[in-house]
Amino acid sequence: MIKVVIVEDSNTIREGLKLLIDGTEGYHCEAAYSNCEDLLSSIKKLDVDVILMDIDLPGISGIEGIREIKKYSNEILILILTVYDENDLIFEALCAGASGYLVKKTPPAKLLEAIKEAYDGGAPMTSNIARKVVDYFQNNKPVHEKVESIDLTPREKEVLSGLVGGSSYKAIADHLHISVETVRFHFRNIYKKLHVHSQSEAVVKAIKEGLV
Amino acid sequence: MIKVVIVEDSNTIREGLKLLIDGTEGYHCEAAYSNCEDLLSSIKKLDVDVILMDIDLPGISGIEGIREIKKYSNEILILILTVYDENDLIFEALCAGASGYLVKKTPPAKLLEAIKEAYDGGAPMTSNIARKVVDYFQNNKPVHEKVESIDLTPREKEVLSGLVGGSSYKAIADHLHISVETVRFHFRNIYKKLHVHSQSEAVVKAIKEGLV
DNA sequence: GTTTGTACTACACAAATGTGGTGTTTTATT
DNA sequence: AATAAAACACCACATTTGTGTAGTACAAAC
Repeated sequence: MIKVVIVEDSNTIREGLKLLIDGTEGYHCEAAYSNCEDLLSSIKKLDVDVILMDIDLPGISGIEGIREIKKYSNEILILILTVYDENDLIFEALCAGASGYLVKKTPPAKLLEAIKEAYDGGAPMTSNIARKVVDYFQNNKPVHEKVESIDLTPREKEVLSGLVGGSSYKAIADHLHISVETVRFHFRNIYKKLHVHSQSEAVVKAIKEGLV
Repeated sequence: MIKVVIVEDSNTIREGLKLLIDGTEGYHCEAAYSNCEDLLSSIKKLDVDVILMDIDLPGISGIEGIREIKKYSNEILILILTVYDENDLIFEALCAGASGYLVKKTPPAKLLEAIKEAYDGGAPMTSNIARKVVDYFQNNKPVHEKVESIDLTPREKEVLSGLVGGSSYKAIADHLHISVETVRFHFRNIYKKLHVHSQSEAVVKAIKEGLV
């Protein structure tokens, strides 16, 4: 029997998770809180294996919450549950002591599986997040000064520059005398290379990495 | 009778413009070229009042073209016709000697009006572009070191930061515990204040101006 | 001389975005 | 208490974007 505690400010999601966990053989939800403070003030009374925790919380943030929990006990496992994969938080959370990082849209079955994985010593996370973690360590290799290079083709650099220059796909297409479809095609490939999924992310990355 | 010459690489648009001009009382299209080189090599034979010129041209750019034309004659008026308002080019073009700056989606009637305006000594441009020109001069005032301030409310800065952080509207809404609609509302206002019309532009501006 | 990499185009569909409305609730400031 | 500014929310509609799938053309590399 895996003893779970939930910290999540959305009533709907919190109750949903509780129902899911209590309704599943081998799992039990010991408690559910809408914020970290409540959890921390009663943590000594709890017998818990895994804490499912939201990152965006009113009051003490999930990150800070992790630190406090870990201060109290290193045995308790913490799984971060968040809506989207917000870059910086992933590492902060993992550094603070989280054992896994899941997105909220994770289907129920996968979620239960992840709890079990963590309980069994694993570090469940979505492939998307895993990728970021890998990237992170790759980018922090002490030996190589910089990974230097996201390998964009000349054409890809051109369209990306257009975007950073504030142009729409249509404007870029026009500027380069190619069709909008082709611009879309290039961005599809650029997004894959940069591991992003929106213009904003691409622009930020392009600027930060000096790709333009 | 206003004598017009067109330089535009899109056959469709070039022909369309020619038809419009020749089909209107008081206007005549003396010639139409698909690039600057052709225009320049035959400019001495032309009797022209106004040149409608695209900026994005194969070979010699529209900007360079303007300089060459002006070298030959200061009498000839040049109106830039471009698809979208590409920031930097506006100033280059105006500095090079353009008398006006129009977007291609300008309706026919307005376009003819603009040609007349230029002919009569005006500097027709869309309000959008006029705004940028004004901004430009404001930002280059020698006295004030920096205009310092696009006046965003605290909340607006928060949502903008989210965007620069790579979040989608939904993620931002979730993070701030507000609805997506509200995020959209804020961006509407932010866009107005920054004079932009897309995420990319907003991100670039936010970073460049240090708004985040 | 076939494979590979780059550039290009097209069709389709869901989702997100940009923009115009309207209207309510807070929070300051006078 | 009254007004203004900021924040919030919802509707609606046209575009744009993000992504999958599928195929053509050409030049360099094997």
